[in-house]
Parts: sequence; C-alpha cells; structure tokens
Amino acid sequence: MAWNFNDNTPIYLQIVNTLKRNIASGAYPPGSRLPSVRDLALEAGVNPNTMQRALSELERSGLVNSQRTAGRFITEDADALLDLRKSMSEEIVSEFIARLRDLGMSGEQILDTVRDKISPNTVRDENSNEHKEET
Amino acid sequence: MAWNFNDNTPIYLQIVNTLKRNIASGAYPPGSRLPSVRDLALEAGVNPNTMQRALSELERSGLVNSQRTAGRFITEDADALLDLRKSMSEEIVSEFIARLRDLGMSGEQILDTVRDKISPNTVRDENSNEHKEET
DNA sequence: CTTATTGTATTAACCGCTTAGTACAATAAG
DNA sequence: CTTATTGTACTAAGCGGTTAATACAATAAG
Repeated sequence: MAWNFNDNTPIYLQIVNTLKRNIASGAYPPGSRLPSVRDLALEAGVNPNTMQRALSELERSGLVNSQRTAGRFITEDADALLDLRKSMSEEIVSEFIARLRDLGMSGEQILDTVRDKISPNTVRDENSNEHKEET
Repeated sequence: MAWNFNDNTPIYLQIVNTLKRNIASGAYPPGSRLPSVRDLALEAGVNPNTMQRALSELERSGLVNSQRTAGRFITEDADALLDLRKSMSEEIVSEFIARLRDLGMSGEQILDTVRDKISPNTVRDENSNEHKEET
C-alpha cells in the first residue's frame, strides 16, 4: 500500500481518496473485509481518529458498511462500484484537460503530450524526432 | 480572473498555482506589472497577508520581482518562462496518467478516454458506437 | 517638499486538522 | 460465561492557515 501524504490537503481526505481508488480498482474486492480502524491507522501511520474520520466519510457515500463488532466491509453493490469508477475517471480526465487548456494548449497538443508519455517509442510525424531520451 | 478556491488545500498555495498558470499561459505577459498586493487581495477576496504570502513564494521561485514602491513585475527571463511551462505540463500529465493507471486503466484506454473528451464526434473502431450523447 | 502608493513586518485571535489518551457498547471467539 | 476485538464517542492539547489591524520604509507622483 502506498499511503503517500505529500499533498497539502487534509490527510483524512487523502485517505478517503486512496480508499476510493482501491475500491474502484478492485484492490479491495466487493464484499471483502477491511482491516480494523486501528490496524489501518497503524498501517497508514496516522492517528486512529484520523482514520476513523476517513472511514466515516466512506460510510456516508455507501461504499462500505460497518457491522458493529465484525468489522467493515466493501459494498457488493455492483452498480455503485461502476458509478464510482466512472465518476472518478470522469473527474480526473476533465480536470486534466482543463488544466492543460489553461496553459494554452490545443486539443491536438494535449493528445500528443499524452501519447508521448504513454508510448515514447512511437514517433509521430511532427518534426524529425529520430532520437528518444531516457531520464 | 477565476480565483476559485473549491479545493481543500491552503489558499495561498492555490493562489501561487493560479498565478503560475497565468504567467505560464501568457495571461500575465513578461515584464508586465502585477496589481498591488492589496488590489490582488481584494480581487481574490482574501486577506492581504494571504496574498502577500503567495507572492513571496513566487518571488522565491524567481518568476516575479518586486521593486520597492513601484510594484511587482513578471520576469522577462524567457528561459525561466519556458521551463515553467514545460515543468507544469510535465507534472500535470504525469499525475494524470498515474491516477488513471491506479484505477487499472491501460495506456490505450487512457488515450481513448482523452480522445473522447477532446473530440467527442470522432467515432473510434471499438464496438459499434454509432451514437453520441450530450450531457 | 509633501503626499499617496507600494512592499513589507508584526501581533493577536480564530478555526480546522491532527494527535493523544481514554472510555464504552456490542459481539465474535474461546 | 468470559474475553478479546471492533466500531464509536469524547476531551484536551498543539499546530498551521486565515483574518484582522496596525505600522513602517521607500519612492513615484503631485
């Protein structure tokens, strides 16, 4: 598990996003049990209260449900999971394009940049890029 | 000007990013004068101290320089501006791809999603997507 | 010279996030 | 039944971001 907290946003929100990501990607399968609040807090290196707060948020959105003393479980609602996955990627892509547009890039330029980052070997017919670099 | 502070990150950092974006895109041309700290604060709806803090950050990175009582000016260093533009788009694209990869998407899927968002009219040969939707 | 504008510094107060410590109710496990 | 585990709640303290109010030095403008 990553548990990176480089950002300047509140940790409990970063945790919420990390958990959502793991649920959306299937790293936490539907119906599976989450580690206990205390274990998760230990694993993430935060106070149990902070983890509890993040989990409460997830509870509100219906992605997990707690069973008193048995633990917390990922929802088995397939629709909810699909919606989650869809809305997350939607938001990511929209924000991405808006950010590059703000920098003055055209749609083509944006596409080219993504292509470059994904398959650096494919040389497009733009200039004469006969060289590829490894950083 | 936008001055959106939806985010949960510190306002002064959001201001730094907004200003950087405006400098990188040329909305604030090289050598041009910025509004005064007080005016900018008024425009952004924040306390002058908050704006001052953001501007100090920009100062540290050399993108603007203040002249005692004349005001603050965008740097005319063309190289620095190019570097800024390059590093910003680099970071945006890297973060974007990493985020979608975390969701389990392949390079092709990522490219398709971007294509869809940029030119929704172009129908790719994937299934039989004869319809296009407007939300 | 006088004045207004600009960048800058300082202090105090408020608020939300985080940590720390503790406690309780419910129940699965023994 | 007894015990350990789990979710949950609560209080207190510390810290950083934000606002507020004020003040000062330098200089362009009059």
